[in-house]
Amino acid sequence: MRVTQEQMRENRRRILAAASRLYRDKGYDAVGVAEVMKAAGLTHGGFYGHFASKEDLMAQAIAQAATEVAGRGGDLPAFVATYLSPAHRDDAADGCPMAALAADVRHRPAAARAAMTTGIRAQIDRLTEAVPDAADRRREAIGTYAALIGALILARAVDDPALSDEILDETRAWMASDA
Amino acid sequence: MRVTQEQMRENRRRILAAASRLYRDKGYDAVGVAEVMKAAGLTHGGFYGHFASKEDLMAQAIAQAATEVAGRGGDLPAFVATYLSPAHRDDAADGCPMAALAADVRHRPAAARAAMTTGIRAQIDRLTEAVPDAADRRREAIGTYAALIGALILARAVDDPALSDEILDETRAWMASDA
DNA sequence: TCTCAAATATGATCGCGATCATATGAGTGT
DNA sequence: ACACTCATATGATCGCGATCATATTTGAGA
Repeated sequence: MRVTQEQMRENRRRILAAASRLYRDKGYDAVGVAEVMKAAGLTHGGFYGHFASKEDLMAQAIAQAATEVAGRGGDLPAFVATYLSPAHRDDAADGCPMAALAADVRHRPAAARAAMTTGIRAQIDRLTEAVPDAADRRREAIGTYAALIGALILARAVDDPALSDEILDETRAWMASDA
Repeated sequence: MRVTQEQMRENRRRILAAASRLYRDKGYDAVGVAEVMKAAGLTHGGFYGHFASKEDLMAQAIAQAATEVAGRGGDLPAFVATYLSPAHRDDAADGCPMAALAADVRHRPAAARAAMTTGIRAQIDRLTEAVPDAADRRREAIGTYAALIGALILARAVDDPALSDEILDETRAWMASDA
């Protein structure tokens, strides 16, 4: 059953969006091609009409996710508060793709790492602009970004809710105190 | 071919050590039971005499790795410098198990998460003792730990060596400047 | 309208890896 | 020494998932 060219582009978008969400939620290895296609409302067969391989899909999914999230970050304190919120911790599927996938991309082929690098660089640049300070803005941005991602990953790894909350709250307070 | 009880305990240790290294280096999913056993100098068959499942192995490997690394952290500035060094970034197999596996453990069963939680808690406690400041020592420790892990993960994810070095260096400088 | 090619669906294939079954042979207690 | 148990080795099994082959239907261009 052939579909409109626009429908096909829409399908491709759906696949990417579904993959991006599923990868962030469950991890790259835990998500199969069939599951992604099903989540996109299609069957597994047509996958290779859109992507060369599963790894190709991941690279493009990262690239897209990095672009999507790119909009955030205007007001720095608000961004930090949102980033380190329990809501963000508990909803990885719609959350920061770097926090969810940066550690994993180390084991993926070059294309995925390149997409991740682009996203990280863009986020650092965006944070740099959001930092009020004039001197050492970029340094502040990089340190802040590292602390954000580290805290979110730790808060998600821990199985004790109290400790998890503490990591989020204390990291936020720590960043606010100095600077 | 039966072996000495001590030999068996030694084999078990070898398996755990090999698994810990391999998981940190290549990721949990990328490492099979056979590969672990081979790295330990054994064949795949005897695996289930030592562990109930691959997941059981991971949980115990994390627990052991967390204990091993527990010794580090006496002098805080030195620890930070070592942690954020290119050498640590480039040798994940012998590096911090949290930086390598914390993001992954989110997708693993309860036992693995529990072991990770214990390790994280221990590390936070250790850092708390290493912080000179009297007030807000724990806060400082948590924020520092988050920044360390986040920076290492970012530095490992990026495929541009210059950016990777910059992340390590600037995060270190950032942490030194305030505090 | 009439082809024709393209997009998707259905249904193999194929290898890999976790787990299990059986064999082997050497520690262990008597 | 002897029987016996246990740790390991060898060799299935079994399911899952990436990838590919074929069929089907319908947009798109003439």
